[in-house]
Amino acid sequence: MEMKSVTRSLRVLEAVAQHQPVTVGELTKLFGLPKSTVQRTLVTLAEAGWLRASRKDTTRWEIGARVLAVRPAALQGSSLLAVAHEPMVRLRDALNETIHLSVPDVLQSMVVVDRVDCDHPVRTFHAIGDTSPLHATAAGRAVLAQLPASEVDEFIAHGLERFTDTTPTDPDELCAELDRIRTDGYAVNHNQYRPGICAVAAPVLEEDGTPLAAVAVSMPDSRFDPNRLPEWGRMVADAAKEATERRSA
Amino acid sequence: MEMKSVTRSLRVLEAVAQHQPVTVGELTKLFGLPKSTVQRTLVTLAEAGWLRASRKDTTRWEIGARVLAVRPAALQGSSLLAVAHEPMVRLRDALNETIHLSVPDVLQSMVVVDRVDCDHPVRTFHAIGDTSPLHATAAGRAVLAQLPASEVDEFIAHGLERFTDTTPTDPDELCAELDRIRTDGYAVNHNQYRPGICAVAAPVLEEDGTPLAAVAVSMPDSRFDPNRLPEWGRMVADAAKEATERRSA
DNA sequence: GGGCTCGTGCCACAATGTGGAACGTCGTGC
DNA sequence: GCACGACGTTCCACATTGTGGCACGAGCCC
Repeated sequence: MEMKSVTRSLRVLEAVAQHQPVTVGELTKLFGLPKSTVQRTLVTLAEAGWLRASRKDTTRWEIGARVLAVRPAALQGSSLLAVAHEPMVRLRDALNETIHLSVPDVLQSMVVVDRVDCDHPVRTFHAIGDTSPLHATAAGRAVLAQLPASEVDEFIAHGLERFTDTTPTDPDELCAELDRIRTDGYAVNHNQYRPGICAVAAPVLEEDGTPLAAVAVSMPDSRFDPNRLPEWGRMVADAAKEATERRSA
Repeated sequence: MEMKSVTRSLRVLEAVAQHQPVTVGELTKLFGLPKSTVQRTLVTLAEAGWLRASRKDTTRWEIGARVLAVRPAALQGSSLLAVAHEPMVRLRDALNETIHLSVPDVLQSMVVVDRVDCDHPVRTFHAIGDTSPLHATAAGRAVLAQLPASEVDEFIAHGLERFTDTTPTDPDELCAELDRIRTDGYAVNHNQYRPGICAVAAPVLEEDGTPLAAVAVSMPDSRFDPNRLPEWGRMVADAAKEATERRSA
């Protein structure tokens, strides 16, 4: 509730990132704020280098280069994106389903950081930057399963929100599933977050075993075949493992 | 000069990115600001998801995953970073020199977005996020050479700053060099920006021919061999071309 | 050419963020 | 074991800071 202008500026920054390139008017509608306020915010962010006027249309704003100075820190220095992309493309080619790479944020949510699309006319869609809860998705549970029990307990203590009627909201149920993930090497989400969406995921690990990210293949319910699950699980796990290995190379 | 708190918050964000994980005290020393102000800024940034308390030491702050949701337009769409990394690694392996990937920012500077290090005890160092002027570096001129003459003129009109005694500050001289780059396919920087640093670069292009980025190999003066220049130029150009092709695939 | 929309600049007002000072906690050394 | 110092955190009266209504100018469409 503090630093109103700062909070708002950051929201504007995120909005520009999603809609770029964007005009002052579009943002005023989006936020319901006075034009002059939005305008001042944009100019300030631009002066700081985080935003810039678009080259083609100077009344449109887009993200500036300054954010690039901050990105590597968020990715722990290593080029996670670069090393994970290749295995993700191969996985997409093999399965023809959309592949996502997500990183955990403060033990609360997963953030999508990279995506390789499939060419099905009907397919799942998560934008880069989208967040989802740890306990309700395959990627989230793939990460949770690699955390020490104390941190899992801490996360559970915050409560397990229900999203669909199959969301695991019981701590014991969740822990049992995490055990299964550790033995099988992959996590599964069957309509447990967004109805009609299924996913299979595996973790990318740091040298010390800390989960750094998760590779996930997600698809509409209609194309999810439980019989092929072990095979798909193995393939996703292989891709994640390859990313892990390329990272330390 | 406006939005003091916003400007300062962004500076703090950058400082955290550079020094993470960092404490309140370290930042107060760095900025010379009152503890309470820094503290409030950190909490605000954390509430917005841009910062988070370190998991290991909760009094230390680090960059949150949220920043990954904000990507510059240049990196939007197909992942430039991901497709360029592989060719860059091969180039590094072949030449054993540090490879950089940079993108142009608003026709003013190049920003380093990826790096593959070599293992020489003495080597060049540019951090991801670093900027350099377009006319004085190999990467910058590789990009300039692909721009329409009107935009080059516009850039030149802003003035060509001198950095060393070989920096091209004469417009005609620069344009002649751009011609050479177009015919040879690679740009060279021989102590024209930072004394003692040489580089060879080639552009990564968009479908319509707009320069999107540049791949550059940079090395200390002492390891720069003019005789091998055509060979190195061809290799760098090949790597850049491969990135261009993989991008559209 | 008049009316509309959109980006930009201005300025009086008060809501907002400021930073000094006090508090709590941990670790250290006497 | 106690006093001290270093550090992160909280509080609050003050005035500096950002706010947003308004007006201007440019481009566009009827």
